[in-house]
Amino acid sequence: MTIADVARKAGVSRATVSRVLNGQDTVDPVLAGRVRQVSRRLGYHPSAIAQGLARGASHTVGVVVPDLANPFFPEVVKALTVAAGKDGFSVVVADSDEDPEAELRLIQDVSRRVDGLVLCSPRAGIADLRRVVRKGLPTVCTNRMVDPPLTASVMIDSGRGMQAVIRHLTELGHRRIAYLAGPSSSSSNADRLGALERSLPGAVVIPTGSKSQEGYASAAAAAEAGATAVICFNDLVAFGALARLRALGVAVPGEMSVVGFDDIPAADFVHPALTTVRLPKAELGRRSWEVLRDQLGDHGAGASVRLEPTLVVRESTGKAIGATEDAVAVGERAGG
Amino acid sequence: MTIADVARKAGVSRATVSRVLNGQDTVDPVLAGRVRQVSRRLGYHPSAIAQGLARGASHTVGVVVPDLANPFFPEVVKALTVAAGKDGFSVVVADSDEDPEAELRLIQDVSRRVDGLVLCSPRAGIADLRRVVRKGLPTVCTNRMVDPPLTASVMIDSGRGMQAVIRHLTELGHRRIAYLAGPSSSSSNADRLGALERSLPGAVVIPTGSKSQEGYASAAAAAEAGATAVICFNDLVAFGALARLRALGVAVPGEMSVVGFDDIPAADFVHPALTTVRLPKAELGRRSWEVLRDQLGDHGAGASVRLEPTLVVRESTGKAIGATEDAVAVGERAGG
DNA sequence: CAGCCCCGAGAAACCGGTTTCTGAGGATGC
DNA sequence: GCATCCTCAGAAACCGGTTTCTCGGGGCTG
Repeated sequence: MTIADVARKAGVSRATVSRVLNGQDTVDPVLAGRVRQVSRRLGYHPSAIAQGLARGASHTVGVVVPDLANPFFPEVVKALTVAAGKDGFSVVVADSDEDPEAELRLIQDVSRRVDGLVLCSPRAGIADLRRVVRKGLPTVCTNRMVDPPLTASVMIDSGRGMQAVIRHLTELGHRRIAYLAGPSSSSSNADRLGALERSLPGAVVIPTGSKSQEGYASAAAAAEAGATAVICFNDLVAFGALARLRALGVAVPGEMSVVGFDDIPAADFVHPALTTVRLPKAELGRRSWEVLRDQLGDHGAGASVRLEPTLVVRESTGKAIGATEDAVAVGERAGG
Repeated sequence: MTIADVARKAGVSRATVSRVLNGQDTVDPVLAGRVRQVSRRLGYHPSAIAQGLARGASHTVGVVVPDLANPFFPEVVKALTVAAGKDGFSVVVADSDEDPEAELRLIQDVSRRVDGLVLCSPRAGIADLRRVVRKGLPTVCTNRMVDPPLTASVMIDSGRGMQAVIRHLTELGHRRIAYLAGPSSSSSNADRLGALERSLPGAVVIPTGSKSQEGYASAAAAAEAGATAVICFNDLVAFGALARLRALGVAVPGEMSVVGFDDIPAADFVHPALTTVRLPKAELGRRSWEVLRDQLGDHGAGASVRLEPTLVVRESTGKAIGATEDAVAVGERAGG
């Protein structure tokens, strides 16, 4: 079922069929009607592949994520596909499973078949990324700075989020705070770690990861270190920590406060409901598309967008155990 | 940067470049070496679009899901992309946002650019699907029966899952059970409803939906109806129900048992940990790919695969309030 | 040494569209 | 009435690859 079949049955040339179906008005209405009728009767749909080749644009963009099973990313991807879909673009999704090597391979592979690329929180090193990102292929990178104009970027200011968390915990009188750190390949993790070490040089850093299981494994170490509050790389890790603390008989927030990052939907339903830093996931996806689309059009360098997170206080944080009213009051003054 | 550039610089024909890069051994090693070197130096990567057109296969498959924000689907999609990726296929993802109309449009659109299609729990009516699914395009449909050979299918036997839940609750002495029903467009919901009505004609059915918010809204009605156990369409709905019950001061599982479907990762971390029916999500994705790939090869009709769910008992279910030991004993005998 | 076969590489056709180029025919102007 | 312009549709080139076809040359056989 090709354009040639339609042309033959309608008794016109392929060029005419193409013109009619692309809405050009330079065709005799009689012929146009015949073409439309024949093409409908035959159930003809032009091949996007062939159109892509002829037009030099596939109307497809790629997005590479570290882990679709982490609820953060599907929300970003969803917003992105919906926004792109409205502009007539399809999205191919690739999951690197947190593996930097695989990520590089996927980027190269996907690059061959798309008009543009979104790298979501890439795990590969900057040097590798620079080597692999095709010069001339519009690209936006989220949550990791690669020098413009190689890629545009849409960032969430993780450091600010961490500062808000620290202020919140300090106001509650916490003095000994642990951080269950994310993957070392994560740039967001580096940002959070940087902000933590600047604001709170004495914090206990425990290498953990990005999954609940890893949070479960690390939570005990946080308790043993004498921390009264534990900040988790993300909500998934926080869930694991909550489960472990419950298993250990440590009351949250009575004996230990717990904070996450992301604000995935389930954060509001665990018990105690999780205090967390809400990252604007849908906006991240939407803005990424907008920035990419702008590059697609004018082939300019693309903007750098910065999004703000917000602290959502729920039930998993409370006054530090043993904190005096004085200390809390001081904390509150300092925070205000 | 096209194959012609490489050919010119290497002093050979385009055909030879193509042969070398596709690993044909009929080329003089000297020429082959030169071609490889030039193509590497120029950073040449063949256009997948052009290859797709020439070979008549894009090595891309589409997957349409109702809602990527529901953790069930990303897990399926992830397993599918990984499995497909191993066979050199890319996956384009489309999210219909639970809207049957949008779903139909997406199917048509995606169909134009892929070699095969996976419809995940489609929400559109059978008649519409039949109209829109391109005859001859390899297609597999999950969790909804469309007559073969129009599409192959990979199903999870939701009815069996529901039976297991009912047996479990009955053994615990529950006699008055409510079901927070999912979207009426969901075939899984219909299966569960059917099994429920066959096994337990007196059950209270409360139209709800697929999201936590909707579970939150409906849970009160379940309590008011005097149910001692509530079965939720999925875990998200169950989370909402748990939150509402807590807000109402109804103890779970003391006064009310709650069961979900899916076993999303967070189900193990809410409190009380959710008893739920585990659906093999990753296997669903993997098997979907395998069935699709088989069709891609031999253009046969494609198999029908049926997967089994398993009941995972955690903390959100317990003995019915007011259940006598006798009743429980009877239930246990009946269930055994 | 003639005839045959096989090997390997370039020429050309092809995939299914879009777009430029070309030319026939009608309308207009003088 | 003839030259000119304009409109519209078909022919052909093109997108960037792959694959078939073709043909020259070397090695083998008789």
